[in-house]
Amino acid sequence: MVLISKFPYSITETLYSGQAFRWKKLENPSVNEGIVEGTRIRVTQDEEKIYCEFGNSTAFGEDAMGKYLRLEDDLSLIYSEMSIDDYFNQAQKQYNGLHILRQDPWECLVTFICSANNNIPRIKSLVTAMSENCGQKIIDQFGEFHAFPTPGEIFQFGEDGLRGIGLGFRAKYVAKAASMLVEEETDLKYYRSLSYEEALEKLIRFPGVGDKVANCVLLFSMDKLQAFPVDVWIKRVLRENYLEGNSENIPDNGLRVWAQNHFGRFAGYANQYLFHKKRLT
DNA sequence: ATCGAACCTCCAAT
DNA sequence: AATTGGAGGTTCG
Repeated sequence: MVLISKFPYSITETLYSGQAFRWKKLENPSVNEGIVEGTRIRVTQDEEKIYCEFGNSTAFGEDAMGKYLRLEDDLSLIYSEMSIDDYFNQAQKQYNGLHILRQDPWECLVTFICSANNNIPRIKSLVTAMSENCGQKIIDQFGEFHAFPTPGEIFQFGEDGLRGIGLGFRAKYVAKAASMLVEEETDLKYYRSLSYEEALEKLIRFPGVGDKVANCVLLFSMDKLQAFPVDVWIKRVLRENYLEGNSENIPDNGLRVWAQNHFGRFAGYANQYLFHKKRLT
């Protein structure tokens, strides 16, 4: 299946920019394989087109893929609202075509709870372990794989199960989040229809979710492009390039609000570029 | 309200 | 070879 982006799009920068954790390069490194919404997908890209091959035919098809990739985001417009400084301009040129993804909110929540005090390879291995231990096993034309587990499946697997596969102190948080959703019979996708502030407030209620993780979930899965996760890397960028001397004593959510005012309604896009640049330097 | 320490686990660097 | 420090944060005191 072929997708055409009207705007610059870089599949590689997007899939490996630290927002999604179930993508990998195959032996032929131009092929990227990932699992999205229980479907295995292989993606390649040339100058003008994005090629997708699905492991099996499900509800997840062309339309869903376009949404996942956020093909509709007009990067030229987004850049133009922010490219008022040298540092962002540099990042933008370096990673031209990097998009925010629209992921599943539940998977996104769990993976970013797992990101606390962790590094990317370990987050990936935890996501894989959770899937293989309690996610649904699926067979497709390429073989077998495991979908990311539902809240019910995680709930059933339990805190001890999660601890057993290496979640550590995060096991309690993930288990509790799952039980809350099962208990309340809520689908996190519903948060997409809320305002940024409302959804933020609701997300913070989950254990293991503070301002940073909540903003990641809002940005990468809930269509809130003004969300601005403040982590150690972004703090460094802001201090080194955007803020005056004594910014040390500004709390994280203070920095977040400052950045949202500074970068505007697409602040989350600025965040992703600045983060990516800082992380790879 | 604000601030530092503690938290599971895995590894890379002593 | 054993030990320490740190990793995209949050919670608890």
